[in-house]
Amino acid sequence: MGGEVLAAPDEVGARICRVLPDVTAVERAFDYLVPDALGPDVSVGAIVRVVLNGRRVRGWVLADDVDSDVEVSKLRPLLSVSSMGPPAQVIELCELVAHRYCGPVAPLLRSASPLNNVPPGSVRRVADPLGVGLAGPSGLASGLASGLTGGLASGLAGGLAGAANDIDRAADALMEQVVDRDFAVLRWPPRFDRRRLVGQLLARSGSSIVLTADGARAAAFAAWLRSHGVRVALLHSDSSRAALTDAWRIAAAGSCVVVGGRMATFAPVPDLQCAIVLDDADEALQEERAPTWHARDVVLERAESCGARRYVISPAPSVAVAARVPEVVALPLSSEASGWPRVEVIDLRESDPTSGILSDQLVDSVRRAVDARELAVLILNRRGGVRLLKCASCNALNRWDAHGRPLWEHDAPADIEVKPSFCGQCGGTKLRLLSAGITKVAEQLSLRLGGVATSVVDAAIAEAPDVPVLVGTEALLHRREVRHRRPSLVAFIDFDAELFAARYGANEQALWLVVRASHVLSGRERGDGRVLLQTHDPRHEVVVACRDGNPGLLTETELARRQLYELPPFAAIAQITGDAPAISECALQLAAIMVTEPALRVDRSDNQLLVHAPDGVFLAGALAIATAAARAVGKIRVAIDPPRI
DNA sequence: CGGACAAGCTGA
DNA sequence: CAGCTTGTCCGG
Repeated sequence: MGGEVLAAPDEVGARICRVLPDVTAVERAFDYLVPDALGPDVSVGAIVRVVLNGRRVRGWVLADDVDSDVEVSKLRPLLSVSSMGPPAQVIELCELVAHRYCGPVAPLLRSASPLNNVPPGSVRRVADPLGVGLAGPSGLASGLASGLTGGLASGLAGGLAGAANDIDRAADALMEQVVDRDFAVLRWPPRFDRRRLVGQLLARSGSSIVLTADGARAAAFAAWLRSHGVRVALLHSDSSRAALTDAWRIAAAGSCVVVGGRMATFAPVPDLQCAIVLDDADEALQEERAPTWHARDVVLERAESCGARRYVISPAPSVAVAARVPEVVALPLSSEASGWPRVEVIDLRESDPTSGILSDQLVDSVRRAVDARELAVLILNRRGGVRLLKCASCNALNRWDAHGRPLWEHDAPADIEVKPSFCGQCGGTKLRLLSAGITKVAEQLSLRLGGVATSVVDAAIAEAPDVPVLVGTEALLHRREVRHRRPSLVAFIDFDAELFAARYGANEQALWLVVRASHVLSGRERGDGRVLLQTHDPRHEVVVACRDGNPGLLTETELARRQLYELPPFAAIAQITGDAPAISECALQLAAIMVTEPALRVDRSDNQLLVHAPDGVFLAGALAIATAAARAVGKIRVAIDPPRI
């Protein structure tokens, strides 16, 4: 502040930068002197070492050439520049996201930074090899074919040049509808190869980010692009540190395609021209820890702010994203339907009440799959209060309720919170958690199939055994072994549990389960694999949408419902949990804000606040004030738009 | 987070 | 009152 005029001669020109230490609970930036020797390496985003309160810590340069409130004589110099970090635009993005989701910046900066140090100046901007690869102004297909030169020529050009079949032609038709738009949402059925569609929408010069929560599919898509000579940075948390660091360097050099999960959002590409979000309804795109940012929203915002094109491609785009466009671009209905798996609906109201949770029809289908030596996968999500603990030594099942009360000790006090730690039968201390539902299903099924090997797979089991029938939660659909074996049948035992789950996104997530199932099914044609839904409500719109391969049915009604009940995306919701004093303080602060801002609504239930606001920006503003005061009193955690409320 | 320092408790 | 634990504050 006026430093140029008042500063003593020796202070003139002292370069000061602002550093956020990578230390949990220090959510403040501090000013440091930039020594001349480090000058060339210091820029916004650089990862530096500094002395903080006597300790040497890592930190990010958040701002350079700042005027400090602190006397220059009290400032300490940077010790060193240890690595390149996120570029300035990404730093800015991280700060915006931290504010919007009301959480610390450091976790975001961490996922935006290379895992191993990348020496400053060691990444050279790439001129434009990918740009050549995917180049060609607007006449895409021809541009792709003719624009390719050098080592890239054979690859993507040959693969993408001419439409070889119906699916290719469908992809091209869809692509042509959106190629001139800077933002479009496309519905593309789950059993149609979408690589061509995605490939054609990638930027023809500069970099693209392709976001997908599914690690296996991300790796496969990356491999496909590489095989066509495209520079690819695979930024997925499944990869090793070294691989992630390499990918980071490739991204930082620009002119590439970044493929990955949440962390791809903050890829250090300096020349973003296109962002494509695949399967945006996948819950894994939202971070569970604070700040609970949603990668789809953040990457779209990033792309928009730098003028890059934005596409969302999914078999069933979320209503959150559908609400943002005038129309969701899709194939003609019959064509779209042919890209969905065969979905058989079993009406449980008509099934024999004595046959329990497994209808005769389902058992028959499983038997047929087993007879044909194909894998059948049965999905039952564990929900509800009672769980089972299976003793590792005697196999006895120990029950306990939602309060952790062992059910074999009926006189135990009701408020006991400790899980039973030993077996009620043999006293063994190794207890494995099982879902009551899954175990029962496996037992019943094995019995009714006349002893066919049926295996329960849960998180405790490292690798699913090679048996004809697997029973487990939806996590089974993500397992490598299961995908590798390509089941011909995926059955949802209790689809009603998904349809009527206590969360506002239940419809969307139930539909998404069927999409996931179709991703693991064998074959490529509609008739090849089958999905079975057992339900008491066969007319439910989600069931109908799945059966008819017409997810568009759901979008309009779901949008109307969300609007009516003021749910996201028509409102922003924050769930605030924490200790009692902090929650009370937060409630007080919010009440004060509500006096002038009646659009804010707060519901309190014991140690939780639910804050409703018309939009995310508004909510963030209110929360910034309220949580600052609350954090002075105690600990709180804020979740923005939590899936369960 | 982790060090510094202050206030509170204990034992001889 | 030394010697220890526990709590609060703060960092450039």
